[in-house]
Amino acid sequence: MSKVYKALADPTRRKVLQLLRERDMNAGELAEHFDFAKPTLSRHFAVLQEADLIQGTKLGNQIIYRLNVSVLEEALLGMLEMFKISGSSEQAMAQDGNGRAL
Amino acid sequence: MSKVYKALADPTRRKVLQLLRERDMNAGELAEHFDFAKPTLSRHFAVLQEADLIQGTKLGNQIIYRLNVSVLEEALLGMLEMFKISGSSEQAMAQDGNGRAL
DNA sequence: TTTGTATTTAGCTAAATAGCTAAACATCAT
DNA sequence: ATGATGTTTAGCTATTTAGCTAAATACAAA
Repeated sequence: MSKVYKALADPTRRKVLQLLRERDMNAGELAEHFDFAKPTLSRHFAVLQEADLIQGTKLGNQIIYRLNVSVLEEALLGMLEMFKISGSSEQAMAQDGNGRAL
Repeated sequence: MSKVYKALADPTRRKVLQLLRERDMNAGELAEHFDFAKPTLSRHFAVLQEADLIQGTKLGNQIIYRLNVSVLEEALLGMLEMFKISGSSEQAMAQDGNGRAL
């Protein structure tokens, strides 16, 4: 699961996720949004796939990448949980005098 | 701001944040929770400080570390925003047929 | 002022990372 | 079969990172 955090630590990969949030795209389309060489981006896609954040499907000539929304969601909400920050729960967050959740 | 993501990518540093969520601690106390050499941890504290996630205050002999709750909160909620995942907003998330937020 | 305690800085090594180019692979079109 | 297109793999380099030990710094206590 730590792979997810590592994957999210890179700005290029975060941008890839943002792009895929809007619609599925193939590697080439994604690459158009960056100034890096194709193999560099290919590696980024692989990292995201290893973290299960995206999923690639071969379609003829190309590979369509799709965002794995649930995994991303769970990762981020899990992070909120980990630090006991409100976010996922409806009830107002109880706090002590130092701004810490109880 | 990307320093925050990098800082969060390391499991040791995440554990430090979790420990500090409960109470302020000095470097030595924190170090007791890990098997690494002191200088290694000192470096981790520095990374967290550079990301403004924690703040160290010299108190006589020692340095008391304190979690910067607001920065951590904003970082995580900002991440949810970035990917347009519910979390911070009250209204239920609208979704299309593919599980994507609209 | 000397000794002890807490922490960091300096300097090293090994491993991981992000970038590149060139080459390979797979599929489509001719 | 040949060539064109889309994508990855192989292999390289430079940078960053996490770990270590030893030494330096800062303060407290005696």
